[in-house]
Amino acid sequence: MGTGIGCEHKNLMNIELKQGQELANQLKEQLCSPKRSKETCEILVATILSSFEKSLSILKSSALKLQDDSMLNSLHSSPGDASPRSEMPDEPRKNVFKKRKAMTQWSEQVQVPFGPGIEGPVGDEYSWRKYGQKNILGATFPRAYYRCTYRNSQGCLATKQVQRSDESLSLQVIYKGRHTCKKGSESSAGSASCGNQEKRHKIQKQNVENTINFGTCDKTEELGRCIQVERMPSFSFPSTNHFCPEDTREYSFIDSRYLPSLVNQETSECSYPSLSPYHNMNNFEIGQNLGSSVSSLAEILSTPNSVTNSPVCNFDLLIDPVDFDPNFPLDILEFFS
DNA sequence: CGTATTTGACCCTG
DNA sequence: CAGGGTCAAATACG
Repeated sequence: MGTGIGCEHKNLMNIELKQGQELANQLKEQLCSPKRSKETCEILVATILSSFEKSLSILKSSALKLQDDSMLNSLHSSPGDASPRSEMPDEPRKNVFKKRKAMTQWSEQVQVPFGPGIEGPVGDEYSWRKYGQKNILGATFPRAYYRCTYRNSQGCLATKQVQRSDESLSLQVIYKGRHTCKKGSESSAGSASCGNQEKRHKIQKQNVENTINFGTCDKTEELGRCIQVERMPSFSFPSTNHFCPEDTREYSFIDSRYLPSLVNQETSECSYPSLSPYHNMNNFEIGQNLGSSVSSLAEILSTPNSVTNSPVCNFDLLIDPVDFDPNFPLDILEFFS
């Protein structure tokens, strides 16, 4: 199973690093150019940082994959039985927690667009309902808990956690469990609450507002950080199913970031730009538009919402939703060879 | 009025 | 016992 992983990560690393290198060269040219623009430089810097950040994430996830490969195998061979206790159907809550433990088995790291006006991961066509929020130790921002809107009507057990990163203005989304609900246009069967598009749009809209409030600037102290920023074009990996055969997958969507906005906001409240042209695109479409080559600077600058990052790629990363460890073992650098 | 969100309490895990 | 995940009553919203 793991033989192709290294290759995929290696390719990803190469792409990211080459992109970073090329962008750095472009930045250098900009700096030497008499008609350089500060905005261009800022965008380049942000994009370069993005490449490095993704590279580091790939590195880490690769290492974790290697570390936990044996554990994964054991999980695959003996599904269930995650919680030896609470087998008795005493109380409903016990079953809930049994599921909780069983679900934290898989993760996938994906770049997601996040920012003003974006409802968490773009292309997340599912409807989510917030069921909790917790302050996490050591985290500036609370973590929000969502479950599938159709949990009751269709028994879909998919959940996700959304948390903003303290430093990089990034958004981390962890998906747990796989959707078993019928979504989108095919949702007519058996769903009591998702019959028409209009209603689902309402739900999505509310999810948008909720995510924004949670993630950015519902508190005044955050206003200064969230205004005058603009969503960084990003990409995401399609959440294909072929590498996660179980229902207990956990996806970790890590990192998207903002760029300094080119638009000044006069007001003290978050005034978000309109949804991007690819608001209606799913992740895969975004990725497909990328191609495998590095985006040119001209394209980046001419299309603020264009995707500037890596080509789409499926990789079954096993990564915990934790910050990158600076002491991460670098023997994995053999990937670069 | 139905549905979604908020939020404090509860429960499980390490 | 602390921290994290979930529940469920209260509240908000359309």
